[in-house]
Amino acid sequence: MNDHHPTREDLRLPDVLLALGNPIRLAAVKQIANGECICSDFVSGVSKSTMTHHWRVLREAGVIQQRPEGRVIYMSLRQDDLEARFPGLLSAIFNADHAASA
Amino acid sequence: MNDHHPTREDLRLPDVLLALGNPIRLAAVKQIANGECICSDFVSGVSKSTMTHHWRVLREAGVIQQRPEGRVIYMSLRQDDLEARFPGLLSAIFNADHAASA
DNA sequence: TTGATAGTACGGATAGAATCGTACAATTGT
DNA sequence: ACAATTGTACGATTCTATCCGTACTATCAA
Repeated sequence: MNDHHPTREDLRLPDVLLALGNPIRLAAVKQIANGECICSDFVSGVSKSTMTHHWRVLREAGVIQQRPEGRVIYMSLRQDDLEARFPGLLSAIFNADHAASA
Repeated sequence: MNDHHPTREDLRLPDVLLALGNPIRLAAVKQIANGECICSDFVSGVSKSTMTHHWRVLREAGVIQQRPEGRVIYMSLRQDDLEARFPGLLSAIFNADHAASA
């Protein structure tokens, strides 16, 4: 596994927004925000290899952290780093009104 | 001019994040947030026709409003609509720490 | 009416994103 | 040792984004 994670100082707002600007990745991040999980916990409708791609985008943008353990990879939100660099961003995204967002 | 603007209810978070997840568009939106302006107020380094493309992406995501007047187009942020649907999102984005974001 | 200005529309080039299937690697259980 | 599980890596395909130049429209000013 390619395990490059950017440092907190290297987080870039456009990269983070771009990473979250995809419905599959946004849903994945919301699920991770509800508690650490492994890849296969997330049901997306796309193939395993496609999800590997999305996990990489999220990791390289600094949104999630991947921690391999045995044969699974635990994923968690980099909440502290994101909050430090972009205060209020995550909560705004998670609190967004979805009544009309189909 | 194609002047389609989505209604408030039709705003979609992934579309908004995707629109803002581009350095040129993010910079443009920041400038518009400092006060209504016209296309040519924004200096980006890309051509006029490329900026037309970026304005369209922002308009269709519901981030900005375009109001033609004479031969110019005034652009403003759809702050109320965005705040209603995604409370705190814009301020989080505008308050982001840029100390280390090159 | 002629020319300058502000911007769009369109076609095309290039680059990047999303997706899949197959093949592979590492770990775990039998 | 073998098979099952969990995920990555790679190559191919398709779709979308970014970007440009050129041509065009509409407005305004002389």
